[in-house]
Amino acid sequence: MSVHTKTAHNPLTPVAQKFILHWGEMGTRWGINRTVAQVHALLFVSPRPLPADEIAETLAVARSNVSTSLRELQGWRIVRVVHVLGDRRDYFESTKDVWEIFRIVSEERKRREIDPTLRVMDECVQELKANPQGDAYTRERLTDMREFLTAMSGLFDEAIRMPAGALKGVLKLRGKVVTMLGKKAV
Amino acid sequence: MSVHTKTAHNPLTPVAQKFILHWGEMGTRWGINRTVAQVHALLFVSPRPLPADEIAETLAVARSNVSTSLRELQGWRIVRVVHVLGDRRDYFESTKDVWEIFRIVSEERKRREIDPTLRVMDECVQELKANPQGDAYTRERLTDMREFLTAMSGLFDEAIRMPAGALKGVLKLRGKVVTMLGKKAV
DNA sequence: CAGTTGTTTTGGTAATTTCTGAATATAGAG
DNA sequence: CTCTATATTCAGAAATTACCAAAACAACTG
Repeated sequence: MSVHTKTAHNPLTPVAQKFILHWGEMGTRWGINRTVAQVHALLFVSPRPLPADEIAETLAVARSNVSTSLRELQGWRIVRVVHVLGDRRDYFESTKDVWEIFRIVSEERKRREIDPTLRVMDECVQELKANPQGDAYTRERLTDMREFLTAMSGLFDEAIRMPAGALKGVLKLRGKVVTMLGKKAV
Repeated sequence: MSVHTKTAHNPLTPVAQKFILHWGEMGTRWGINRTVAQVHALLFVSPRPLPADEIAETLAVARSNVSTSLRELQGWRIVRVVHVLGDRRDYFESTKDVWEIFRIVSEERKRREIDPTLRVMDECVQELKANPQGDAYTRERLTDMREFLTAMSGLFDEAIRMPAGALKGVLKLRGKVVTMLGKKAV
């Protein structure tokens, strides 16, 4: 056995590579940094936690870049640090339950993006109410938009509060359920 | 009246400006070009269709930039061309129903991003099935992910097929409904 | 047809974002 | 306390994306 092989060198299988690359591209389309998405993808398919330097080597990116990406992923609460006996390094593992990942990321994006937008919409509508200088039409549109965002926001809150198992159930039930709801709703 | 004022010079109200700027920022966070989002926001709150040059002037961006943005918005089917009698220019108007906008954009993003991802996931799982070279774990994770995306995809399809009115109803019903569904589903 | 008006394309520039390598900080081991 | 392994920060390089102005193109008008 080699003496100092801390970094275990698992060169990606072709399939893992395919997934990780695609996931990275997908990230960029949704406003998520490519490396961040790749690191997440790697941890997601990895059967064991990985240390940062192994991630850097596997993905062929700078160590510092991995550090930043891991920090971001921890901020989203879908990656966390674990430790291995006899190793001082931090190891990282991803949440493995896809429904849970979805739930958490949705919550986080709502908090970071939808909620502030809602606040701006509120301010806009308030200001238009205060001095209605002829732009009744704009006010109407912004009110609509605020109502919409409020509804979406509420829906998210509900979904977020559900345990992941229930969310999974709801989504798998769809088919009849959504149709039925649709009919009821009209 | 001035003789040659084709471009009517409606300098934005402070509120409209606030909304448009915020909408632009929001766009960038979701992988949408800032100008594209701004043009959309402007058309959304405008009580009448606007010609490209007026948009360019109002937003203080290059005419060509507006042209490109309008093209993209038309590709998303939330902006279309209309004509005004006695004016050769194209005028543009946005879909005004927020629920409809959401429905259409969701559909389009699903088609462009979720569906191709689903295809990749399928390929990955197939390839892993074909030669199971020890990465049973990865296969498990990717199968999970595929299942998840399939469920989401199906849900979207359902939602997309609903008339906007029904979608609106469903989302406003939430509260009790989602909770109830949650209980049923567990 | 020649002149106008409006749209699209193109090539280059500017701005932003991402990424790196070096420097710095932190913490355990001896 | 010093030495070493590890982690983070940061300034600038590299890459990407957005943007503009000008040119080419297209369509209408008189």
